[in-house]
Amino acid sequence: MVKTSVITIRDVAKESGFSSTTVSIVLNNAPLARYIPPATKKRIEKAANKLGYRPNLFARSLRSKRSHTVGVMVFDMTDPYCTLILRGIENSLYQSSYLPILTDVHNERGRFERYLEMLLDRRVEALIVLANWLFVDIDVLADLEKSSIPTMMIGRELRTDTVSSVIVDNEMGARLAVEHLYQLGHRKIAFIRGPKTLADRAPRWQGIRSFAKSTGLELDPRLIVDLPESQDPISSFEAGYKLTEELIKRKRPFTALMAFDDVTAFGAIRALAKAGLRVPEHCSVIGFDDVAACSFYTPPLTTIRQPMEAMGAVAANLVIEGINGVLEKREISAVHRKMAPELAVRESTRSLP
Amino acid sequence: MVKTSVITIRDVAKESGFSSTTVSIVLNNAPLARYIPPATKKRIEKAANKLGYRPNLFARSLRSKRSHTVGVMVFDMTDPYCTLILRGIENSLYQSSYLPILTDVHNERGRFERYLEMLLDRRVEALIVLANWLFVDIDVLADLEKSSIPTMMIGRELRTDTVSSVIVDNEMGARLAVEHLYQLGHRKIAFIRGPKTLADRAPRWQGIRSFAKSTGLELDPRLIVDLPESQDPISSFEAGYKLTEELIKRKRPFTALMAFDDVTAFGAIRALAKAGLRVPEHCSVIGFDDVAACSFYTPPLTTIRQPMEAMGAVAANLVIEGINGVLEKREISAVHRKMAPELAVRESTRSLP
DNA sequence: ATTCGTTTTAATAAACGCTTTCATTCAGAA
DNA sequence: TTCTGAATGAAAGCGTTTATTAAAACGAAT
Repeated sequence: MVKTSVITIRDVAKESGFSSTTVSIVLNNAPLARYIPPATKKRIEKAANKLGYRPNLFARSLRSKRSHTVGVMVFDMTDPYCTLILRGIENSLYQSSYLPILTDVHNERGRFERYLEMLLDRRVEALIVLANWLFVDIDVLADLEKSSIPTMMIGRELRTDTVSSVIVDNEMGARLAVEHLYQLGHRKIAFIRGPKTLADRAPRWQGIRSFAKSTGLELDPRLIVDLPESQDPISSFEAGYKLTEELIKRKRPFTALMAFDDVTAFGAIRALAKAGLRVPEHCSVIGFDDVAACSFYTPPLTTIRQPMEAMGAVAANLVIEGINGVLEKREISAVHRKMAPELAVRESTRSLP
Repeated sequence: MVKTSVITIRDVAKESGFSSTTVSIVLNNAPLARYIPPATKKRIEKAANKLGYRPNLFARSLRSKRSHTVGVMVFDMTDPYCTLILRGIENSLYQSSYLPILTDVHNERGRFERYLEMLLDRRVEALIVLANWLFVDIDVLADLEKSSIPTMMIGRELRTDTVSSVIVDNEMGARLAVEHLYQLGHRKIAFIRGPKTLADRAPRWQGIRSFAKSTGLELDPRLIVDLPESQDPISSFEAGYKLTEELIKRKRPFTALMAFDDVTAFGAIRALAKAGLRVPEHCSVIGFDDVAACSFYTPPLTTIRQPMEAMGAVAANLVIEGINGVLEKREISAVHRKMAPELAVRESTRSLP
């Protein structure tokens, strides 16, 4: 009479002739396992294999208070900026046998709160928040700080010692971009800056200004425009298009344009094309981020590459380290990592004749 | 003396003056709750709120054998085709308070198996597999069939009665595409078909052939090329580029080109541009899928839109229905849904002069 | 040979926090 | 007096992990 139901540790105990205590110790390779003679281990393992034993994770978690799960919150999944970061996170978690629970906040505060609650209820052992295109909302941070598990924010610079962060070095990135244009001989450069509410805007502009100051490059206010606030990142395409049209209308000639991000740059290119201006023949364009579409755009977009996959990986690894720290009762403080971007030269920029 | 540790159901019981049985019944609104007078309910709820009681889901799951979790497996997360589908899935799950565990198989068999095991160990209540760009691997299906939970495959036509499926009507989509080109007056149309190993290829080609037959459109074999097999979807850009170069080299004139998917179309446009051919002035190009980049491409790409978000939503809803079916011990058989694509006309196609 | 401390080896039993079966009480109806 | 239904509680698990305990085994010391 074969017991048809699911195999428990007791079945393995019975089959192997040991108690469930011993089985547990052996199968988990717990500290006490060093007292268990190899012969016993063999027998237990064989029994477990024979029966196809799979521990019930609910029971395990209930007892051990661990979920082996990490909560991942994305503010807008449709942002092309997300995918590679998610891949980086996923890959690192996989190495350590953690599983991600993915939530998409849709940029809605209510959703954020509900999801945060759900994740904490499930005892995720850490939290990774992908704060792309996040309209400033200081409460979010406050909510996160309450949660007493290792928490990581990607894409938002923080000063707290409770929540860690990984960001790209925006200032450096922006400097690389202008520098590239400058070295190609461009002096009349138009800028589409980010929306005022977006945290990335300030450091990027700072990078541009400091470069301009150090080289004497003139920043003509009539060639500077700002993206409007908006909920979703895709809309920056439209905005880039409109703003570029406006720049053209102003009749202040420019030979290069630096956009706040790639999608904005795509909008700009469209507007330029509409106005009969070819890229890069009549105007060079540079973006920021290096989303996947850049390399297959026509022309391929020169841009500043954020090391997105690496950022995701670093975030996940730091958070795992945090988990281990908590387990070993080490006092862990937040880490703030700023990662270097790099210039990806493609065909949307060229030197002045 | 405040008990500082975590609040359990017993604490609520004590606080409210009832037993944990009653508390459980009330808080879960179990069937027996109809015998509990409103006054009692009030008191229990008040106590729970006061203490900030959050049920321990491990314990709950252990007892009730439910995880309120759905496993989502993506074969390649970096495929731009994924994002909207994921959003659709996420949104439907959210409505029903399920949480997705996302795994990215990286198109590797080993990873697939490992992840499947991990998900089943966690007792996900259903499985959604996003089989985008999946090189044919019949075993995958076999593995899935073993898993006795509602399982859904998106993007792969199936005939089994154990695994459900949601796909776009590829034949119809392809027909819409040629029809569009045909109506614009194109007769010399080049085709880049999908790789032989990809399931979508056959029905799409079938759609083209049946349209051709019904209208007398000639399909010139010298204008037909095939994408090579490849592991990752992004590489079809390169392939589209190369194949289009080759088509041009053959000197068989064509006025329109239909690509297997959008990314291939982007490659084709690049090749045409390189050869001095403007799109759509010299050659119309149409894609398939309608990934996000289409609308901000220059020119915006005319394509066949897969209702991706809807497909994700349908998949999730069907799977939830499956879960409910299992709970109610109804006999549930697999569902196969074929969804209608639609033509998205943009600027990469135009009528012959 | 006996005692005594250690070290191995293993089992008993107590949680973990919940759901749920079963039992019980108390009114009022039959 | 028995029965029915409303209202609640006691206690049994769910399948693990983990003290705690216990029995051997082994030397060394008495």
